[in-house]
Amino acid sequence: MNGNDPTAESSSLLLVDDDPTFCRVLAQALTRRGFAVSTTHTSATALLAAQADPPEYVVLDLNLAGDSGLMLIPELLTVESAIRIMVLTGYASIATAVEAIKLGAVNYLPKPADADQILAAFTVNGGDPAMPINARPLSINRLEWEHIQRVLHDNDGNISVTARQLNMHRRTLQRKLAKRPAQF
Amino acid sequence: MNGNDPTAESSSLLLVDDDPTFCRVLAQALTRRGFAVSTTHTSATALLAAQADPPEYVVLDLNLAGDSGLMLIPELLTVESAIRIMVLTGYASIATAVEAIKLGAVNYLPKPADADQILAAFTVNGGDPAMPINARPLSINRLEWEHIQRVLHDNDGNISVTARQLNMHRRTLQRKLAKRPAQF
DNA sequence: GGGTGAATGCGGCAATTTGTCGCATTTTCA
DNA sequence: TGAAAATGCGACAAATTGCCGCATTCACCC
Repeated sequence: MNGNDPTAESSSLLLVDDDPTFCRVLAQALTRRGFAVSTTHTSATALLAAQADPPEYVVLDLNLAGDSGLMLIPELLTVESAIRIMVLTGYASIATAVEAIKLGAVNYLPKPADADQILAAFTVNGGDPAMPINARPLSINRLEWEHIQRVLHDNDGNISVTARQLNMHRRTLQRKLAKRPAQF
Repeated sequence: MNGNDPTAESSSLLLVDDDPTFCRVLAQALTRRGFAVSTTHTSATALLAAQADPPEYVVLDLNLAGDSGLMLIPELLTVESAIRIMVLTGYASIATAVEAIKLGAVNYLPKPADADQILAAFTVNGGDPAMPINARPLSINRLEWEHIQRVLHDNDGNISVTARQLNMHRRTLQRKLAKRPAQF
């Protein structure tokens, strides 16, 4: 359970990320912390890798917003229900976080997240009693982002319909979506 | 099976919220949609009410409750595991959303959310019997306005503090407030 | 296959909004 | 009463949004 223990056998960890650079950097960091890391860049190959040799942990990066990546979670768990899956995304929102957990992920982190944060998020136990509520309200931008994500999801990712429902210009929605991952 | 059908038996719904005003408004809206709504304002009374007569649904607002609010989820589920619990909060975060789902909530919504959104959030993912599903999402502007009003109220009308919390310029907040002579 | 309507991505430009600074009051509180 | 904070507001620059248009792409149906 602890990758830092040099006497322990390495825990196997499958890293799924379509960005080769980020993938390599993170893989290196995780390897240095004692994990046996393998990487894939697509959902399909990730599933194949898991079927061939089920890992203990999976770090699943959803670079592309949408549920296509999320659906990999139940598929992996079908292969081996003991896999502990961690979702990592640049397009983090409460709605997709809820989705991911319902589908069986053990945690969900917004990017950027470093290796230490990822490992820490693996060790949180369900039912942690001391969970301090963030005493600060969401910023206007954050709230807007959450709302957009939720409505967009309800409309199956249809930008035009979402813009109409939100009473905003389609062009504006496009721009907001494009700009978000860049913004912290 | 449909909350709009007056001949159908009403679904029971327990609303837990420490803000009497918000509680009353939401209770009314849910009643109008065909639910048998009861309300409590504390975790303790909520648990007692559930023990006395387990509802089908719970809407749990943890605006001020802190961690004890989240822990009400497993306590309710211990009483009756079939209760469908929905968490609603003005201080939403991904971390608490993840926690709430792990503890057994069926969904998690940031405030402001109207009755339609809350009901829609109950229906996702879980083979729930039909509910009124006309949910038209709030426009960005209305969402923003309600959020501002809530935070402003929490800060006793202090514009400077509110602007800082909302991560927006005080001048901008002033202008937004000035532009709504009559909300209602 | 061809036709049709909707959705998408994006450049450009005007209109609107927001960020920023400054300053004179007013309010709060010790 | 004195200091710190909050407020209201003008002015101007910076950023965002609304609103075109257009070329593809996609889904669906005849």
